Amino acid sequence: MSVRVRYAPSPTGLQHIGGVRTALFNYFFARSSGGTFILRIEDTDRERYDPRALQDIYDTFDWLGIRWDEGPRVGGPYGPYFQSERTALYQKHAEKLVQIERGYYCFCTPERLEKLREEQAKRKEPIGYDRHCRNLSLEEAERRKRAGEPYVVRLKIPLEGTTTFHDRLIGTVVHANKDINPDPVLLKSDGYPTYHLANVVDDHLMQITHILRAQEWIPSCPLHVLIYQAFGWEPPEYCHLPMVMGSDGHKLSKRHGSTSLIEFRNAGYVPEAIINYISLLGWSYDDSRQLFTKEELEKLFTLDKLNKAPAVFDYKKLEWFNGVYIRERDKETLKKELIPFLQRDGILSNPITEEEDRKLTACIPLIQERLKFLTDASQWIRFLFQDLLPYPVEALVPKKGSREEARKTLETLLSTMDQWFPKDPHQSEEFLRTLSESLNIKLGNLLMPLRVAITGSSVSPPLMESIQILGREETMKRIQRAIQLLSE
RNA sequence: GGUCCCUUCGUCUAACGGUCAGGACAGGAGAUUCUCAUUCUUCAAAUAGGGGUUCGAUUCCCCUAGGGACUACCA
Repeated sequence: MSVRVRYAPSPTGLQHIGGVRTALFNYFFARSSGGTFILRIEDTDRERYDPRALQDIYDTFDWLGIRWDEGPRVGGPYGPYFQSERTALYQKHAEKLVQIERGYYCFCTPERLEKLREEQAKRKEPIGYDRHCRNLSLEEAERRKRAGEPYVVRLKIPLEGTTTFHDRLIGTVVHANKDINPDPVLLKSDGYPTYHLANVVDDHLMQITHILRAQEWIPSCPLHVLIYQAFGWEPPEYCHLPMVMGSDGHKLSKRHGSTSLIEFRNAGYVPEAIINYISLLGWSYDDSRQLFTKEELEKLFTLDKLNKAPAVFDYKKLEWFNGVYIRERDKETLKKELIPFLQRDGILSNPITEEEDRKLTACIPLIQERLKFLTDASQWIRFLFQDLLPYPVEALVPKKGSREEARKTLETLLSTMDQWFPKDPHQSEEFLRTLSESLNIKLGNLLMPLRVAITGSSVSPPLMESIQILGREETMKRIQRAIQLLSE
């Protein structure tokens, strides 16, 4: 039987990096085993439903270049792929459970349940439903139902015995039935199913063969198995993925840094880096390989190499991957990716002018290997597109040097400009090297005042190349301004 | 509290029961370099603790400790 796996997000918030990893593992597993990857939208929580979250799911996977074989936008033989469009199906199955006495109607009000919880908390008892309606006769239940009393359908968890499931990673897990959440709700009073029911019904109907999901689902797994058993269905193979944690060992959350995919995207990460890094969180290929493209992972991914310990998310390593993939970019692609960020920072106009485009093209080779994030570009090249921000005069003065010396250096540079300016960067550099020798100062100390005068910073892209892009006139103006500053 | 899961350098991880416990990121030192970055060389850094099983445990078993998840008419 060929592999069928699904990613089943709930459109209640932005796609979390942990969820994205679950999706990726499902996707790679499907691809590497010649199977089918399905996207199913679990929108049964109408209170928390957010249409923007649905759009975010699409945007996230479009950006990552992940396509699903069945699901929204592409359809498929097991649709609809929105659970909100399948409610009749769940209701039918819930009824069935009641009929075969594996489920029951419950008329307990939220108020009663709330009070129950309070009392249990006061008495320090385990919190849980007291199975108040479990033994209601079917006749009475039907009568109250017909009378219009709101109800839910609950699962009858066996009072004794154990429930066992097998996990590809963890092994065999046994739970005592008495420890399972007492009679969880399957069908809510609004007619929508809870996760447990919808998930099981859909996974069965959609013929899902493997469930790869986060380990936080382990505790509710026996409950799911019980539902399969109640229907007389065979559960799929489970594989609970290790969780993604923050540096403090807790579930990765906002206080650790970016967590939603869109944040990473806005912060200048490239999709290749995210995919590569995330894939190595709880999975490895061999003893040394770090770099993988999406296409390679589609071939190489295997469940056997999964790790079961939770993984701490390391932003530093992700940053390294990001730099690696930015450096690997071809210039034209990188330029296109940079433009929106530069526009956002007000460095380029929108749309970009021809002049700006020409300049930017010249900039790319100068900054490419210096970028850790796409957002870094602005700080590197702002001085080529805009007037200098004010900088402290002291920055013009090399360590252990005086203002006077710095001023003289700049004046010399200005007066010899004809000899070094229009030449190609290497010739310019050669000239300046000779000049520095004749002035008996280090090349660095000759260039430092120039660098600050031109770029407004002691850290910049290569100077000679930058000056060429800046142009003769502006270069002169900036040197003159620096001399003036030093004279004041 | 209860149930379940997890445990190799700071972090991600590798190691048919036999390796000087390997790689990567981060960190230190150096080289290259007009600054920064890149690149290169190099150093430091781990099997949670205790018992077994075995000729031999990172690896198998048990206990302890620590960490985490779950305990909703949310997923």
